[in-house]
Amino acid sequence: MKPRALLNKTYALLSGKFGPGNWWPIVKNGRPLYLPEYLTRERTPAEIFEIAVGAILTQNTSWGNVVLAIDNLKRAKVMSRKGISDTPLDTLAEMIKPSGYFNQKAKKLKALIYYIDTGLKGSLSRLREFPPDRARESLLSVWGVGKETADSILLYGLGMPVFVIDAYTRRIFSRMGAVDKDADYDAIRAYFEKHTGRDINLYREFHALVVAQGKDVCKNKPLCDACVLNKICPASGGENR
DNA sequence: CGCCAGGTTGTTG
DNA sequence: CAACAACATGGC
Repeated sequence: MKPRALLNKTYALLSGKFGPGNWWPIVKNGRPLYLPEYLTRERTPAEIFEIAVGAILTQNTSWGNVVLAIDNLKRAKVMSRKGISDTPLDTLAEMIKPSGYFNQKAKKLKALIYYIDTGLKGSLSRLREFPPDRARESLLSVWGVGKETADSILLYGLGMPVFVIDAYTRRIFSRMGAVDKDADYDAIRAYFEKHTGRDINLYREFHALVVAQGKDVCKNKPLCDACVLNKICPASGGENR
């Protein structure tokens, strides 16, 4: 199957099964909120900040654990540039403990704050003053911010057209025969950006669908019988079945 | 109990 | 430059 047809079909099938994801969630009263308005309005500076914090905390970590950590920060009034800045490293680490790797991630959050203060004059919104590729390279200069984290901030926070790739994307689309199983991050990203329309909300929804599919169906041990892609996926017994 | 989460960095051959 | 180790909690 040609790339454009494969991606279009895959999106349609996953969308039909899972529906809208309305990413990136904001945590309120200990629960993540997924609102349709996130796809139709610009994110506030406070939301962009929370997305950046969440993107760091969720590195190799389940979202449920991240919600616990974010809730701790919010209840302590620490979910802000100043809040994290004013909180001692050890205290911060204690607050984000549920998200795992807490010592390392506390340092990453501090590095993010240092970057916002010294490089962005106090707000991630300043990244809007750069073209996407420049904003990306700026974020990547921060210790603890890698490609997926940077791209999540750009796509979901700032509304820039970068496709987010993660471990699920690689697993699903290598099983589909679309990408090489050890293709590098930017090669997979280029594949998606080249063969889909340059549409922010498509990028957002597509990535959310990939995560849902990866979690529920296309697991380490795939549940091909329950998979809506099984007719077009070689791994389920071949294309056409 | 074992496995695995919406990765990134540092070290080693 | 690729492979591998370190980082760590919580849910199923």
